[in-house]
Amino acid sequence: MNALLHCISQYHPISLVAWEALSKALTRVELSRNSFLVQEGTVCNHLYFLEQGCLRGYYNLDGKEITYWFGFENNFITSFYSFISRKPGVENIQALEDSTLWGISFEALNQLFDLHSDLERLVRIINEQYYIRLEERLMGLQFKTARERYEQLIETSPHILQRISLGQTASYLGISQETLSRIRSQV
Amino acid sequence: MNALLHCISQYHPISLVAWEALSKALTRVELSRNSFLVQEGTVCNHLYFLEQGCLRGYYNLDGKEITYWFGFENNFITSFYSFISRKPGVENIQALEDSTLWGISFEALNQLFDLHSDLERLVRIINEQYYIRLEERLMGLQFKTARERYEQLIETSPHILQRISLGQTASYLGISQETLSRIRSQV
DNA sequence: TGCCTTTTTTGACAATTGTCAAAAGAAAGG
DNA sequence: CCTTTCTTTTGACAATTGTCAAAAAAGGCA
Repeated sequence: MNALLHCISQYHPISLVAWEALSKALTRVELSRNSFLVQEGTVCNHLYFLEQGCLRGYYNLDGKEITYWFGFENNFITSFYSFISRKPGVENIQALEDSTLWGISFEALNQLFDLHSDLERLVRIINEQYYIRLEERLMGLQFKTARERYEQLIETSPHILQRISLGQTASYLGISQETLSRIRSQV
Repeated sequence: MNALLHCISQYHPISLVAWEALSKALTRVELSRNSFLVQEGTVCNHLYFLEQGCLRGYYNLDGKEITYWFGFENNFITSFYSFISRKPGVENIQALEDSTLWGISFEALNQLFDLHSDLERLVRIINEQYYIRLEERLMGLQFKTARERYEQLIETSPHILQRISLGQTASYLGISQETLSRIRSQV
């Protein structure tokens, strides 16, 4: 759990009591490669911190799996739509490598918010940072060609290229696998 | 300010004292058509609530203006990246109609957070809802054709089609104006 | 009304990208 | 080591979309 504490403190330091209460509410989750953390059609009741490993979020569209994010070490993971709205989501979250996570339930988290306002502040701040990231992602998709998206990925997220298969990277970029393969061979 | 109070209460009701403190911190802003609320290269120091009117956020890419969101009545508006990170942003926010907003400064808002934790909770919840919206937007861009994007816009945001010009709508969808014009004539 | 400006439409063409199918290559497991 | 499975590459072709240029339509204003 040290990784989590360290990660938290980079966003917003919390009091010792808040940390103790939080760590008591956490459950360790081990996930083996290819198994699922969340499946579509269910309500995702937990927020996770990914300590070790790598995950992807995807949904099905016309029979195709569209990967729309990857999670790596020190990322917070959940099916945000489902976790926040308390409704079944369309999203699947799958481990791409054997992974270790820490999870907290929606109820436990909200109880902690009532007791420790610094924890709620922490989460607000993390939310804001994740919002900004998503916005940048959107800007990178909206009006760029396949090649520009790939070059941008090299700059901003080279770790994806190292750890993720070509097909899933292509899906993440919103282009076909064949096109990405061709672009890669031409650079 | 009734519109703001009503809007807030749909996300998370706040105490009367919190509302009184908040309303004291608000400044009314009138913006005439085509004028700017935020310009690129500056730090956006305020969060706004749009009471009346219509705005767009855009950035410049290779000499083109890329519109990436529209704001309408009862939306919260700011240059999120800049407001949150306290750094100059690339974003311009421009009024598309004469508009009325209520603004609060970053400092004032954070002081209120310290005094009224229910206000911070409100903002956390609003952030979460805006995050979900953005995620849906991303999913709609990532792997859809121009026609699918347009049809999706008809379903989810028909008000955009009524109030926004074709060229700006096309930009928002990430397609050229000519293509959107052709799609529209073929449906 | 008439003029000017802005927005939208249309045409022709080129460039980009997707799709389908098959081959080549790499990884996993007995 | 060989077999099986999964991933990546390549080719051919079609469909989609962008770009440039010009015309048409709509809107604003004196």
